[in-house]
Amino acid sequence: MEKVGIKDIAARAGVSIATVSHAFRNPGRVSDKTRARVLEAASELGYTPNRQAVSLRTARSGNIVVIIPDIADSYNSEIIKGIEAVARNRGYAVLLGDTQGAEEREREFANMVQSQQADGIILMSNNVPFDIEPDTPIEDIPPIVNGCEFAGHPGILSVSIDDKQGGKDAINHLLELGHRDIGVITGDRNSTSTQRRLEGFREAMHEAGAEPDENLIIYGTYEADMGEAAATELLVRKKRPTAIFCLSDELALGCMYSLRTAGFSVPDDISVIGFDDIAFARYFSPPLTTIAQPAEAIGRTCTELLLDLIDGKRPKSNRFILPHALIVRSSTKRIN
Amino acid sequence: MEKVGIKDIAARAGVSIATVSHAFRNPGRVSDKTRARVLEAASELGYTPNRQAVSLRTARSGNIVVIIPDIADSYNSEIIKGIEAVARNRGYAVLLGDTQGAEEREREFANMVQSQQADGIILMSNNVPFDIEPDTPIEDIPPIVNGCEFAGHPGILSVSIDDKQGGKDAINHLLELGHRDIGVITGDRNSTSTQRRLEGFREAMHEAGAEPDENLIIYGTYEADMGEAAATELLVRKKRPTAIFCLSDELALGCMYSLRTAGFSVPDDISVIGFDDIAFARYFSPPLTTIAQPAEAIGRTCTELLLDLIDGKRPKSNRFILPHALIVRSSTKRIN
DNA sequence: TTGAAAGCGCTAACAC
DNA sequence: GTGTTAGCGCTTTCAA
Repeated sequence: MEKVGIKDIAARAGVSIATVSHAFRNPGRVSDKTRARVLEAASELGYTPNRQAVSLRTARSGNIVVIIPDIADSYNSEIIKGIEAVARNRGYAVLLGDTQGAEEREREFANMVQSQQADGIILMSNNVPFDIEPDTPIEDIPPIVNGCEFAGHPGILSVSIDDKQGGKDAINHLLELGHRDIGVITGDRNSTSTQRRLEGFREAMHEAGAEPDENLIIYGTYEADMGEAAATELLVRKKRPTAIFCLSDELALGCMYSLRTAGFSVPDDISVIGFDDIAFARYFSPPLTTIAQPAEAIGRTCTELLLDLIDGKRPKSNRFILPHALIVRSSTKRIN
Repeated sequence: MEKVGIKDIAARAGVSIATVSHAFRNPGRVSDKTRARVLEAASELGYTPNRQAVSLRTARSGNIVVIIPDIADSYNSEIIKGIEAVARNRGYAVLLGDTQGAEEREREFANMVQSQQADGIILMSNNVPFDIEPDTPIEDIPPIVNGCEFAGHPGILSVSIDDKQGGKDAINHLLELGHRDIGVITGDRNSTSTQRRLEGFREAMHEAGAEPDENLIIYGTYEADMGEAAATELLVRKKRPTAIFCLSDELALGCMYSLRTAGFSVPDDISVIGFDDIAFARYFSPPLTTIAQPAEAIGRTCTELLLDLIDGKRPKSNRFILPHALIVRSSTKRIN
């Protein structure tokens, strides 16, 4: 396994290094015969181009970095799958940027594009990890696309579902089942997805002439243990909810666990509706009614957009909304 | 955001580029005054070293690639978290290699070290993604460590739990509860972890004077939908198992879903025990009895080992066994 | 303590 | 169609 370089194969094939390079990158500029000879020499010698050298020369790393709060989150990991698939497909590798919510790490990862370690960023979080003003011209922003959240700068592409409408759909489902006292367990209150879904909740309630009870909203994070804790809190409220809207399926999982532990039956005593439709949702007990997000498609779209951006192609629109859907399973029930 | 390089800051600080470089990498070789001046110039200009250039020059990419069958698998994603944490901590970035089980992609990703895109590999799969003979000397193998599985070459470091003992512990628990007719749902039959756990199953049965019923073993994959299908298969066997050993928690989730759907109660009618102890296991209904693997620690250990290997430090031993534990929750019960 | 200079392995004008 | 050559931005002898 000695390192064989372009010049070794040039020597072997009896051509110049420029010809070798062309044989690989500009097949047209080289005669078929020479090309064949070069390719043969390359395979005989077991040649693999040195990416660092190529990158340095072309000023393209061939990497993108995905900045994500927690890769172990079921919903996130499905998105990453989508990202990985199209990245590989288009010849890019993906660098993992698990931040565990730390802003400092977000910046660290974002810095990879400045250091040429990555050509662009997929950001699954709601704040811009570098310093820009709202009026910073787009050309001064590195290629970046925002998934599921909105980092605030209008020039940054984003792809997500219509979270507000998703929230409305969830609440309308509950409303139709006769529920009026609805509890909500949210994600991070700074998260734009949480804010939008909450807007949807309030709007749907108002439209139905029901007053949203702010006292029944528990602010937290999207994780299961938060759902567990929040459900307990909800249970001690004077006005006990007959249904709980969990802003993520993980939250719903923890929530249902708490409810069960406290002796309540879902959905007989309390209905629970989730958000995301992670792969496990259908296996929950009871199978979870939820708002499905097209996680993998979101990942794919983010990546297509980002790679286009890197290639200098800006889409006409900055906002991409993918369809969501209400999936009715067995965790919600008409009130008796 | 013009690209500012070493020479810009050299000019600004009134020194040579060599001095600038030294100021960063060999602080000792430069006077404090010059160093301060260089650092100041660098920060004024917003300098970030170009990683491609550094890598090319030093022949170190600062990346490792983790080759994993499916990043969306709960167990895997916890491992990755561990990997990510120590990699970042030691100044490395992690490249994601989700293979979806395709051997071709495994090789593609493994090739990243040959192209200098990565300095080493963490392999969470049971076959070596490049051509080596069993007697290929260690020096000819790129830095690689095997997590949870064994790729076969004796020179490759591996870290895992004692899967066989884990299997025995699970079965002994069931045996103690009085179960004799035990079904098993496995992962991929080529997976070494599955093979070992199965060995443990057989050995524990024999030791207890119970005959393992090969007819009650369903070979599959570690995923939830496999558990769903396999449980149904088990239910139609003439001799119906009173307990099912699922070789992963995802399998157990799908399995319990099937059982429930078919009208069985877990654990009253049938006991179920899993393997992994993923974060969700305690929220299952019923909470899952399982064999806990220290996923994050496995990830961390793999990475420490790999980075040491890259630094030229080979450990004395090639096999690292981390502790597992039986976690008894509510999905298993004494037979009546 | 500092600087000059030679590359790392490759690409891409440009000339032949 | 093929070869010469000048770097990409940095590190690192080696000399001053």
